[in-house]
This record gives sequence, structure tokens and C-alpha cells, in this order.
Amino acid sequence: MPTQRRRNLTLKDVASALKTSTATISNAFNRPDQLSVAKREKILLACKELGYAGPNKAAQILRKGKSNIIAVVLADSIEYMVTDPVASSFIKGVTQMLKEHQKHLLLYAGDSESIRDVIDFVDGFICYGAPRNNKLIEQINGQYKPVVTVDFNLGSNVSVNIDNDTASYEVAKLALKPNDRVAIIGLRLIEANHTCRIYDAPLIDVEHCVTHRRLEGYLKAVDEVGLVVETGSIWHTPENNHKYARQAALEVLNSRPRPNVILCMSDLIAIEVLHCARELKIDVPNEVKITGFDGISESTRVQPHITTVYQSSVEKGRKAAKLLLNGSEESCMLSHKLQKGGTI
Amino acid sequence: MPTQRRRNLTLKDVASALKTSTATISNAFNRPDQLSVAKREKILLACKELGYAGPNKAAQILRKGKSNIIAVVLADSIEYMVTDPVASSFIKGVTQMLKEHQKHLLLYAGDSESIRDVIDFVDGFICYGAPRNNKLIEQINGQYKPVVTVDFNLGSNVSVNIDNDTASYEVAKLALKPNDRVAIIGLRLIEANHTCRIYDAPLIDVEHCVTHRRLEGYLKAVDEVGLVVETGSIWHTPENNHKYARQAALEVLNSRPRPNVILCMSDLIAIEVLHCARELKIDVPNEVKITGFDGISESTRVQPHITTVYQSSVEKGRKAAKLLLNGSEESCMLSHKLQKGGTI
DNA sequence: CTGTTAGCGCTTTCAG
DNA sequence: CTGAAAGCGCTAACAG
Repeated sequence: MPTQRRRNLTLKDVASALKTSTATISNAFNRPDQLSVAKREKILLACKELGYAGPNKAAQILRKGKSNIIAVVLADSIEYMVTDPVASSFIKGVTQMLKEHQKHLLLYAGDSESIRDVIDFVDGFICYGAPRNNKLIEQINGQYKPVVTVDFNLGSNVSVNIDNDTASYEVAKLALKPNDRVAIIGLRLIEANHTCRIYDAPLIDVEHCVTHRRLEGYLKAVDEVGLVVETGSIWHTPENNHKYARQAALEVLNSRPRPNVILCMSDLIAIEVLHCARELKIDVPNEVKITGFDGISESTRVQPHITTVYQSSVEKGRKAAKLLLNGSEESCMLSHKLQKGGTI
Repeated sequence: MPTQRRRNLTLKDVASALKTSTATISNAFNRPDQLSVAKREKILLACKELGYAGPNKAAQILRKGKSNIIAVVLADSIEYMVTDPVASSFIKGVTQMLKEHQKHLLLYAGDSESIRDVIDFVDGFICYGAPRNNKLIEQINGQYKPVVTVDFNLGSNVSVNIDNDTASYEVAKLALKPNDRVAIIGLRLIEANHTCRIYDAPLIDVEHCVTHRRLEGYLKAVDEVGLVVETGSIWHTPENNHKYARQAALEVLNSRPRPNVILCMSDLIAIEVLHCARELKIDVPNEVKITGFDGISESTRVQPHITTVYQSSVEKGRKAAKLLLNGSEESCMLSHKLQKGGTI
């Protein structure tokens, strides 16, 4: 039966046990240069024997004003992030970087009531997409801890983005030919919590929201090719998942006249459209062309591969974390790459 | 230009501004019953005007010994968790529950050096699988914060499990017929960091590790049907992902004599085997039968559906969080369900 | 119902 | 190189 300490020892306990001052013990742990090697060794050894593992972190946080915890504020619920391949990759990148710097990750849902629960002890924020709850945006903007925003801009904070306008323009341009009938399956374009066509509902108004920029890119391309997007040819899905994607895919594919180019704002949607087309015996790309966005690995595990825009979400995560940890002042625009598959 | 506070106000500042005591301000925020409604309103209003958003959390944590942060310690790196559908679902369940209780989530990698960085201020631990770094296991076991373990047991801590032996026994029993040639594709059975067959390497020795129990279940079923698993017919994969699964799948399907039953320790593996079989023009289930484990949603999005064992990882997460938050002393065994698909 | 006060456990000047 | 002492910002007795 190992001795079970009910309560942890404190620095003070150790100091009095060793007949020295608390400062010296503290220095032994935090500032080795402040005392002789011999004494330090002796103290550390004694601590180990006493079962004192080091200064209490809660006290350290208060005293130093630093916790080594970074909050990643998601656009949505944590559940959502954890199922979305793009968001997952982003987190992956962030955690790689945090790990290198011995920082820890607090995941914060963007639909939380308030950021106040953590604002005081967290060392900084990485906001991945504009939080669904607008209050958080204000709270984050009105405080003094460093912030890096990703995929959107917030005041004068440092940000990481890709050029969504250009990227979506390019992929659409690649797909479109004169006389095409275009449909767009969008992501979180309006506030609705369900899949639907967009007629005249106001678009969600977040400064430079990713999906709106993609929409602009598409529309620009459509325009340049001399086409128009017919009323009722833009779909909204509330979340990037199979369920909503399938609903939209079936609506689009079963609409008449059937569009022959479907511009999808994510690969997940594009893949679902591809599956549905197969089920409905619609030939891709001869009867319907499809483009995606993101370049997730699954887009090259389906046949034909999805034509899409690749962006490195892992890199995005790494970059965001790096900027935050370096206290950099320079926002950054990451590159994207057209990825030609067999769906156009 | 909004007034930017460089430094936050403290309770004391507010108290002196309002010519009252700090205790009263504190009570206004924490214990409404300790002062008149009128005074409380007045204080709260004044705080808002002053720009004081409430007591500093870092100080509160130290003082109250409570942070409302729960650490989820993963078996592996955070990156890994975030890509694995089973682990993601688990996190989903945990976060649902935490949200209901206004707790926050700190993700902790199981391959971290030490748990000390967070041990002092976190309110408790949920360990999802035995952390890869054994030191963490000891550290977690040798401290006083509440712990709930999932998919493994640790000392006398409360745990959440499913009956892996029985589940794997059942699914194998369903698949196996006399004269079958059996192969098993396992998950993290040995320490190796690459895909390989297992001959006589020692199995990873973690108390009641999930995958070993599954192995036992399989072997029991094989035995009961009067078969044996030939030497070299058990494969090890280090992580539950497409890459390793594919390596193992191809090795198995290209081995001669080719096994006609492949028992896979995860659906992800089973699905990859199915894909590879298709590529190699091997008929499933006539030439090769496949079983999976977990019952992830993708297992019913492939044709034929995977025959597998369904376990609710979301429920597991919810349960684990619930036990921790309730301070329950009762471990729990969640149910599983055979899910018959077309792969056997 | 309100105010005073002693810490929570630690770090960091600043004298010695 | 060492030790005494002043807080970090807050809460919870406790006394009034």
C-alpha cells in the first residue's frame, strides 16, 4: 500500500523541512543559476524523497500571470470540429506546434455563452473561424491577451487566411464552359439550421466570412464565362457533414432542368454529390461536373478524384500557433493549389 | 476608437471606487444571497460601467481550488485522436456533458512527458485508453484529483468499459465456419511502430488493454469452431488509420494460402480491407469474409455494410464525464450490439 | 446585511 | 549565494 497523500506539500513545508527559505526552494525549481549546483541537487533530491513534485501550478499561474495554456476558440461546438476533417487537420497543426513549445490546448466552443471562464488564465487565443456567438467576438476583441484569428479578420489582430476569392474563382473557372447550368452548394451562408435553397434571405454577416468569399469567387467566374446563376440555384447547408450534404446533393441532382456543374464549398459536400450521382446513375463528369474545396485526403480516395482546391489545414494550424507564440505582428496569407481530379 | 484597458481592474479597485468592501463585491458575483438585491444590482451595474467583468479566474482557481476545467488524457497524441472517428465520437460525448455542466475541456496527449503541468489546477481527469507514456499512468494514479478511466482500468479508479472479450467473441463466432482460414488484423498489439505480422514479440502489457481482450475473444471463438490461427496470421498495426490498415490489408489479401475470414479490430481496418479486396477483384463475402469493430457510421456507408460490433462512443464519453462530475464510485460496463452487414 | 482580515501557494525584488 | 517580506487577486470565516 503506497502512502497516499491526501493533501499536497507546499513550498513552505519543504522549506521548513529543509531549514531553508521558500525563495531558495523556488529558485531550485525555476532559476537554477540563483544557487549552487550542490545545494540545488540536495534540494531536488530531498523534494523527491518528501514527495514534493514542484511548485503548485495554480499558484504559479496567479503569480506569474502565465499558464502555458492556449485556448483554441472554434467557430462552433467542439463536437462539430471533431467530426470535420478540415477542422481536425487544423487542430492537428496547432497541437504539433504547441507541443514543440510545451504549451497546452484548451478547446473552446464558439457557441459558448462567454469567454470569461478562461480569459484570465489562458495565455492567448487562436480563433478558428468567427465564433457563432457574436458576443465572444466582442469579448475577445476587447481584452489584452494575444489573439490570432484564422479564416477571418478581427479588428487589428493578427490573422491567417488563404485567398478564398481567388481559389474558388480558379476552380470554378476550370470547370465552367459556356452553356453550363450552374448550381452552388454552399456552407453556412445564412442563419438557417437546415438545408435549403437561398432566395433572398440575408447572408450571414461576418466580416470577410470564408464561405461568402468563396461565393464571390464562384460568381465572378460564372459571370466571366457569360453565365448566370439562376434564382434558386444556390443551396445552403448549415454544417459540413454527410447528412446535410446528402440532402442538398439530392435536391440539386433531382431538380429540373438539372444543373450540369455543381460547385461545392467543401470536398465533403462534393464527395457526397458524387455518391448520390452514382446512386442516381448520373455520369460524372459527362452529365454532371463537380468541384470541391479543401483538398481533404478522401477527395483522392474516391473515383474519380474530386477536382478541388487544396489548402493545408495542418500548415494553417501550425502557422496560427507559431504567430501566437512568437507574438508576431504580421498577418499571413497561405497558398492554395488547384487539384485537378476527374470530376470536371 | 474604444478605450483599450491595458490592465484589468481588480475587485479591490472596484471596492474602493464604490466605497464598499471587497467581500461585498465578491458576494455580488458569487453569493447573491449574501446581500440585498438592490445593492447587488447597483454593484453589478457599476462594475459594467467601470469595465470590470468579474473576479479574476486565475485567482479564483487558486483560492477555491477549482477551475471547472476537466482534462481528457488521450492514449496518444492529440493529432491522432482528432483523426480517429471512434475517439472523436468519444470526445463528442464528453464535451456534450461538460457543456451541460459548464465545464471546460483541456485535451492532454498521452505521449506527453508529464501531467504535472496541469495537475494542480485541473478538477479531474478522464483517461481515454491507457496513455502511451507509462509515467503518466503512475502520476495520475498517485494524486488526489478524481479520475475516470475508459477502456482500461487503473487501480481503484472508476472506469467505463465495454465487454470487449464477449463482443469480439460474438462477432467472430458469427463469421467463422469449420474449415475457414482465419487472419486477424490487430491494433497496437505490440510496441512496433509499423505494420507487421506478429510472431513472438511480447504483447504490449497494459492491464486489460482493449485490443488484447479483443484478441482473446477472437481466439476463443476460433478455438470453439475447431480452428487454429496459424503462425503469422495475426497482423499488428500501430495506429488506427487508412495508411496502416491498407498496408496490412494488402499483406493479408496477397498472402497464400489466402485467409477467407479476416477479423479486424476496427471498422476503419475492415473498410480498408473491403476496398483492397475490391481492387484485387476478390469477392466479399464469397471469397473473403470480413468483420470489423466499433460500428462507426461509415461502416454502413460502404457496400456491402460491414459486419461489426456497435459500441456507442458518444455514450461512453457522456458516461465517463457524468461519472467524473457526479463523483460517482461505481464503474460501469456499457452494452454493445452485433451489427450484421453483408461482409460475412 | 456589511466589513475586516487571514490566507490559497507561489515568485521576486531587495538587503544582507 | 541566501532569506525576509510583499504581494498576485480573490474568498470565506468571523465579528459587528
